[in-house]
Amino acid sequence: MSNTAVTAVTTTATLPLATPAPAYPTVAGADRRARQDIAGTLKLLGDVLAPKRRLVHAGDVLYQCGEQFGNLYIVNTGFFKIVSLSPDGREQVVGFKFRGDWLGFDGIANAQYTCDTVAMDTGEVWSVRYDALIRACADHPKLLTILHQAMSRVIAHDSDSLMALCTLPANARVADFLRFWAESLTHRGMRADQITLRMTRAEIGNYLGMTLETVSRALSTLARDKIIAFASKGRRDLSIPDLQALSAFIQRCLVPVPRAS
Amino acid sequence: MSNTAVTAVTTTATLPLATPAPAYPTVAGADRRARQDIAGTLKLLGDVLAPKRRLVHAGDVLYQCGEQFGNLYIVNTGFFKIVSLSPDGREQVVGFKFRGDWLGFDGIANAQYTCDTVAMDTGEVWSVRYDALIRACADHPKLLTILHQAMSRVIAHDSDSLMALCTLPANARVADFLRFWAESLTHRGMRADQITLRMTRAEIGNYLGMTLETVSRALSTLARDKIIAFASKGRRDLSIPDLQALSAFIQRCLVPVPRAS
DNA sequence: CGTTCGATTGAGGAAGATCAATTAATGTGG
DNA sequence: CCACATTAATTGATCTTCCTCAATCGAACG
Repeated sequence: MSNTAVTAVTTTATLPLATPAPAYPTVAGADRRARQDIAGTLKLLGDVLAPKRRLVHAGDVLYQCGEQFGNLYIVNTGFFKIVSLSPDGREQVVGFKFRGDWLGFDGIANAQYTCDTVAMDTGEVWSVRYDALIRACADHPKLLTILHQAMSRVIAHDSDSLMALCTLPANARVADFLRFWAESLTHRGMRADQITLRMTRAEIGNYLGMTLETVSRALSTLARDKIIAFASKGRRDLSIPDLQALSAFIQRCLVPVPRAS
Repeated sequence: MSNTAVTAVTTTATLPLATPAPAYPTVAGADRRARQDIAGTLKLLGDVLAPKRRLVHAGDVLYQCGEQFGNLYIVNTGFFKIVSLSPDGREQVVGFKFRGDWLGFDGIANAQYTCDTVAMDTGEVWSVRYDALIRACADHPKLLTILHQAMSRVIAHDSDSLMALCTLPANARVADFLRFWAESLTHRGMRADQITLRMTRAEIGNYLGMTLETVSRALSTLARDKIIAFASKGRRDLSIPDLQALSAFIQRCLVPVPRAS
């Protein structure tokens, strides 16, 4: 029920992709986001730019707020959180990133990064000098297309986040977070029915604008309703048997009174 | 009190600008955002691309969600709201745009726009074909820099919005909205002490994740505290005598208990 | 095996939403 | 130009959601 755009329904991107996109199964709740060919993008980047590969471990800081901008990063493996800090000390998780995501766009505007980026797991990022990337784009127009699509995707997703934050109650926001997560995994060709939350309830809550207790309660509710199931040991691993059901749950949150006759 | 970044304090952008930025006065609460030379940007665009100039009136829809992407727009004059629509009918104002702002970035990723853009006033936008712009960038590297800075600025601002939404109470959020507004005007070389809200309380509330009643109450509180003042007739025109006081108000909202001895 | 950190769950309170009434501004037709 | 209709804004009273505070439990780790 909660899928596709309002007017047009063409889901095939018409802009050129690095390589032909493989035929993904059309998942329930699939949105307007296009399939990105991450492997192709990484290959092109690797061939053209010889990016510096950097291994990171949980807790490593890739770059910090205020640091001079120079590199963009592409996540090959691993998992990152982006944290924004206000002058008065407030902390805000503004994103979670993984395979195929770009890091550092925020730094271009003012020649310094405006966020901290922290690894939450062992992984590998590729770093490219921004100026080198731009030079390379002259010879490889596809690179520029990829870059712009990546930036555009961030901008479009930020709008979606704002919508979720402003229009969904807490339970639905957590559900929507999981839904987006699962969809992202699918788009990247990873398993989406079995996911491991690499972040704490506090981090999820911060990102979603609620307390950790509310996140916990929402997850408990979802588990009670059989929308999700926690794996045997630990509550960081969960399975989503049916994405449709997850979307339905979100919709149900929006109509508090089920219109009892 | 609420200014500059955490670590580094260099506010001068090191990336090349279209033309030398004029020396703006350092306003209280000035943030990490760089000065943009809007006049210079518009001149360059006009010279290089001969953009199509389009006159709009209040209510005109510049482009719609789902429409095929092709153009980027730059606001010359006037005022726009960006509205995102969810499949189930929720509506979310995701931004307000004016002179110097770019429109349509969200459309690049998937070759279709993901938002509606609606004029709220008479104005003029310049439209450029995205592919033509990219071609022109080959000869005019400055153009690409300007484009990337504009996209980056959107991304950085989205983070700031998320932070405000998640960490500030309603009153402070409204105050922060006004502060950002005034700052934007200053950066564009316009008067910031006397501003006209071109949108309704409902639109502000939607954008800030609260009801119109809460917006109204927040503005009343700000007026009672002499942080703002409504112009003689109508409650759409207001003046901000002291931006410092506005920032201080936001801070005060964050420390509910003034630590009485 | 105890310590620590993260997660869960419950009880009470507060910020903001909802509902409702009133007032102010804007527009319209006579 | 005025009466009337319409839309936006204000303000108050109540109600709901979610936050805060607190206790308990489970897992991981030294």
